[in-house]
Amino acid sequence: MAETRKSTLVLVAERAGVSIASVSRVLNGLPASTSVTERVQQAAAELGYVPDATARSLKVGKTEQIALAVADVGNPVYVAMMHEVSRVVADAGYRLVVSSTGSDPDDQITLLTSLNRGFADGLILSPLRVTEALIDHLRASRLPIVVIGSLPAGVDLDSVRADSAAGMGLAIKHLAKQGRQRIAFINGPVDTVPGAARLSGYTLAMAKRGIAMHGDLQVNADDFTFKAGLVATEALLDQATPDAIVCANDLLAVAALKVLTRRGFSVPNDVALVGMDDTDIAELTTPSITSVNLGSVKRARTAAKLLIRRLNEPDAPVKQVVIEPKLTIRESSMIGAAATPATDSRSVVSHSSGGDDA
Amino acid sequence: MAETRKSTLVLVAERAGVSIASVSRVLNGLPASTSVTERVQQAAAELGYVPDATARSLKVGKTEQIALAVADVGNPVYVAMMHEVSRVVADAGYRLVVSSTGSDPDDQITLLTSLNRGFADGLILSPLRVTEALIDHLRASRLPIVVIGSLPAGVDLDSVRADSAAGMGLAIKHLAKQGRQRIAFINGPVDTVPGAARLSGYTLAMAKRGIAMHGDLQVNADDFTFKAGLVATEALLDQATPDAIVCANDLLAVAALKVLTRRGFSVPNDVALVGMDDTDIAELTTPSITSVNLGSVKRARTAAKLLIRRLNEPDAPVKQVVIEPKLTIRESSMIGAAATPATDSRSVVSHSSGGDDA
DNA sequence: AACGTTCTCGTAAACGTTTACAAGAACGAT
DNA sequence: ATCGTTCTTGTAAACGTTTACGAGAACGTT
Repeated sequence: MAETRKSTLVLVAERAGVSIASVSRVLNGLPASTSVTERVQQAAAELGYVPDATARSLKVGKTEQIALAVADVGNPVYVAMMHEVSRVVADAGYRLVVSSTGSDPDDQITLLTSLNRGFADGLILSPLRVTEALIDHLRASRLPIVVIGSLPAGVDLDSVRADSAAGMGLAIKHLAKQGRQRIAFINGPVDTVPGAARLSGYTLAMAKRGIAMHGDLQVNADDFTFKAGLVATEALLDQATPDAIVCANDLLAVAALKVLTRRGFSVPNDVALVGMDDTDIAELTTPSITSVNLGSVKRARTAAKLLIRRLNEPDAPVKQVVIEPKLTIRESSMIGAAATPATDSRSVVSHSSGGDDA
Repeated sequence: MAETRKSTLVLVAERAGVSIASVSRVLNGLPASTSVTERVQQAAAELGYVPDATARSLKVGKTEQIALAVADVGNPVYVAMMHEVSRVVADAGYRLVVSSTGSDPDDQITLLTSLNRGFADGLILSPLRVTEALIDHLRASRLPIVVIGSLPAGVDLDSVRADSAAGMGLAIKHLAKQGRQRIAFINGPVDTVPGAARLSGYTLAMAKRGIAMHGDLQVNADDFTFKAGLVATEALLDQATPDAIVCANDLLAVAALKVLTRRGFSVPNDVALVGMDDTDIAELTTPSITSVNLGSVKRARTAAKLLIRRLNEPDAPVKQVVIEPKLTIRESSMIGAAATPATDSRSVVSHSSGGDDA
């Protein structure tokens, strides 16, 4: 069927006996006489003609590509987000190019300048740490950018972020209701955007419910990985005996679960466990892990849509969306449901509605 | 520092007082007088000039992009592979565009033809199912393709595949040594490439060790997901009482573990469990799961390198690499190490060496 | 001093499209 | 029949690079 040789507009034009302009028009659905249309379509089909993407890009100034910069592949939440972005973007006719920058802001700046080479029409960026320099570059960027995550006040970029403070609130409330008093917090690095947000959410929620906070009950993992979580949990349990643990991350929570069971604690009876992000791995474990759903896939979807909107109407007003968290309750915090729960029992507690889906 | 306005070669040329050819030469490191070099570099810096990627692509016929088509995002093994490909490819100066085709071969064919539009210089493809039509299109493709996975004999495309039969051998051998007699097998769909390979590996290995095979001991999950694994394991345990289970996949293994513990079986004492792919999730669980390492990241790396090699020397001989499996033994199959193992104990049993790293 | 070689650099063509413009064809209205 | 619209289609320029070619400058050799 299709030819293997590369064919161009002029080849098609010759074969159809028309000008290249006519070929282009027919192929782009612009008005043409039936005779020309037919001949062009046949010629194109016979030659297996496919238009050259780069030439088109050069002429029209659009690449039909969207770039996604994720800080930390390996974290399932980013994988889920990438997956969702990929879908939305593909539906809108764009290709997705992923640049896995490290957590280093400089990496992202490098990416930004190379972005201006015009290999993509827009960028979705989810920075782990945001510096002044990064903000400056974001502002100066020639092409549209949507940020997933919190931005300093006054930065007028399209963005969509989670409300981890409210999410923390949900978790603490859920645990407090069970009478848990010594609620520990395993965080990631506090110099990251999510780390900082979750810490302040924790202190706020604890204060609000009038629960005492001990320094002993807080540890910070070196990063948001499982391995770091193991170390952090060991440290926590060496210095305190919590009756509940909230983790900044599902990976950390899984690590905590592992250490807890290894040390002979019953989850949830001795200590209840709550993770964050509500990724797939939260339901793989035994017991499955209650997790704060920060709307990662919704954030991803919203971000992608926001970017596409801006590509279509560059002068649209800046939009900053906040996705409301939900709590997905699973076995790790359900009293009396230890190891023999009803299959796949999930109850969802909503924090507040009014989500904005761009 | 950098200007926000888009600047072209001619702008730089004007400012430097030279021709655009000279600018191009200086910026590409071709010989030029020091005077010209200096002026051009300064002008370029002042204007914040970054060359346009699409124009360059059009002229030189290279996009500096590599496409990766993964069948099943969501499966951690593909994520790991994508991660690795992304690294290698970035190191070689290419961008990575990911197209998550479904498991449908037609999707992949669509991708192939759109590939010929020239948005990428090459493709890495890991098909779940491979049809005649797909093969035809792969052959007809104008640009280099590397396949991750098995190909029908006689197809001379660069490829790298795992040896799941040998992998199965490792698993069965390991279990047989412990005196396990009723070794069950939870597979994914057998009409997929990995599904078929693993099934034949299982029957072969069982036969080789002279272990009886019962139809009752084999079930096929609807796909390679956790949810399907739950269902399949339930079905298996309803119809048989194995003393060991091998799963075609870590996700399936995690599901099996969940159902086993729910039903009160002790792993590994009552039944030993072995997964496949050796992904991160195998060590998250309690007990952690022994898994056949099919060299996913090595396969990914090799595939990427293979593709880059072919881009550099299009006429290099076709290379088909097989990655040898290893067995990563963890708690789920370590007799007497049930819930209180030494921290992070891992032992690795190699099948055979002689891996070819392209 | 004249010539050949090498270097440097500008002119212009090319990559494969899209699209503004204009020319001609077709058609209806007067 | 003539004129004015409208429709169709070809010519050519443009997008921003890279690069073949050739002209002149600079240099060394005899």
